[in-house]
Amino acid sequence: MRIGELSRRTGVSVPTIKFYVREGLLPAGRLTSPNQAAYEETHVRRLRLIRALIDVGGMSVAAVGEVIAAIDDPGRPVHELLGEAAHRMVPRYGDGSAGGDDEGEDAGPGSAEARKRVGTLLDERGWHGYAESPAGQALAVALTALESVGHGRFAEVLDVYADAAERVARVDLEYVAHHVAREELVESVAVGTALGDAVFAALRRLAHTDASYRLFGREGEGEDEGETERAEGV
Amino acid sequence: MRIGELSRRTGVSVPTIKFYVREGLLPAGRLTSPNQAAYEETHVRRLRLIRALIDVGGMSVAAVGEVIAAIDDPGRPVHELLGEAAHRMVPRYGDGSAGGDDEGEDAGPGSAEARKRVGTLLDERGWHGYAESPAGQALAVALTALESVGHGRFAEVLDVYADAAERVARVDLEYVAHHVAREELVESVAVGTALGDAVFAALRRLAHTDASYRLFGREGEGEDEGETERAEGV
DNA sequence: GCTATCTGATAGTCACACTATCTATGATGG
DNA sequence: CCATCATAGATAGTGTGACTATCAGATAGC
Repeated sequence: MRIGELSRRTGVSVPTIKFYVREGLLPAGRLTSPNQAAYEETHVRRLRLIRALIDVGGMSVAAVGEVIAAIDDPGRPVHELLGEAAHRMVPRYGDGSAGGDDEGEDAGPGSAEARKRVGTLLDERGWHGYAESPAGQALAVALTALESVGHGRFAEVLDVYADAAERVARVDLEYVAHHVAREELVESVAVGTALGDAVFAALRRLAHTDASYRLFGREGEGEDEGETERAEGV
Repeated sequence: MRIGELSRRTGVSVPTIKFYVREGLLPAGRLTSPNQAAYEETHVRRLRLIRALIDVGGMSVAAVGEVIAAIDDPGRPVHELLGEAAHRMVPRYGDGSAGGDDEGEDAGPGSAEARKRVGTLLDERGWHGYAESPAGQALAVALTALESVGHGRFAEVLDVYADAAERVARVDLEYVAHHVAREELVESVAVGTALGDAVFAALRRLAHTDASYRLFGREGEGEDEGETERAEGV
């Protein structure tokens, strides 16, 4: 197909497709003449992947580029590829120490306390991994941010989060193992990591709405209705 | 304290603090003379909240502004406030239908199938909420994206995600109910929603690393069959 | 032949999140 | 009470990211 059809099939504008080609996210079409190129189904698929990662996964074009490079890079052991994919997907975080006067000046991002908590968590759960990995650092940074806004005690419920994460990770991997061909593994992990976050975040909000209704729903009842309706679903 | 100290305490530059004041994220200092203003501990706290939401929660300045408006708005029923806070925090999503030729042109974002799945999920779980809420729509969009990249069967494992989300939401609310004064409720929900996502995402990646090691760790050890030759997505 | 579409390239736009600069003033220490 | 520094408030500028717009020339397909 030509670029116009590719654009129609995916909803991505022609200039944007060209932009992705320039950025290396999408392979160029096969030139059939100096100014005509043919695109295949693989381009449709790749383009959908790109849009999914950007729109739903909230990733930057550059981050998508790195993930795609990993996807296209052959001949690395599966487990390393998976690690790589997960690695690229760790979200943005600031300097984490939030500057200021009350942070120790030791190595690594996040407070010493948070980093220690991450270490013990990994130990206690027997998870194979390092506190210094990107994900571990991201966790330390998040915990540090919680401390800094006065919710250090949140760390107490961390185990529930870890349990939940473990369950989810288990089905993720089972899904991948059962439904996905080996060549598609990395792509699936990338998709699953990015979109899984979005899915879980949405579900968590839905569950919050429900839990908050059960816990606080009756309090405000009499005073102003009509509005509760709206806010609720939200 | 004056602005210089506020800056030092929080690690946020003076111009940036002024910028946040202009944007309405931070109340202005109390003027002690035409060109001097005094800032309090509340400003330190607020500034840390802002940075946490931006750096770790990945929120835009504008989104933080909306959350803060909700925090500062008094006299709404608790349960509505919680809904409101969660509302503002639903992450970005694109048009979701990814354009193209294979989407139904019915109402709402996401495919009809995905929206239906969200509806049945809410029903089955007896969650109080609507599929049309922002979170419900975000979920539908994410599921639609999964479909579009060929992972429609992912919806099969959605219940595990929902279970996990339910557990997490339960402790979230318990934490809030036990540790947080009523005036701080909304702030806590905002923080917990944004940072909780980050915490869970990081934990999920750590759990993935572990699970992937257990599942695939031994494979890549000595072999190289060149099977992974060419990644499929191209 | 005629018109729509295409490639490849350069340049431009727009939003966002800051930064920089400037003026007039006031604070502070010796 | 004077020199030096910090400040408020205002306006303008910067850098990045993600596209868009516009061109020139070259087909494609009727």
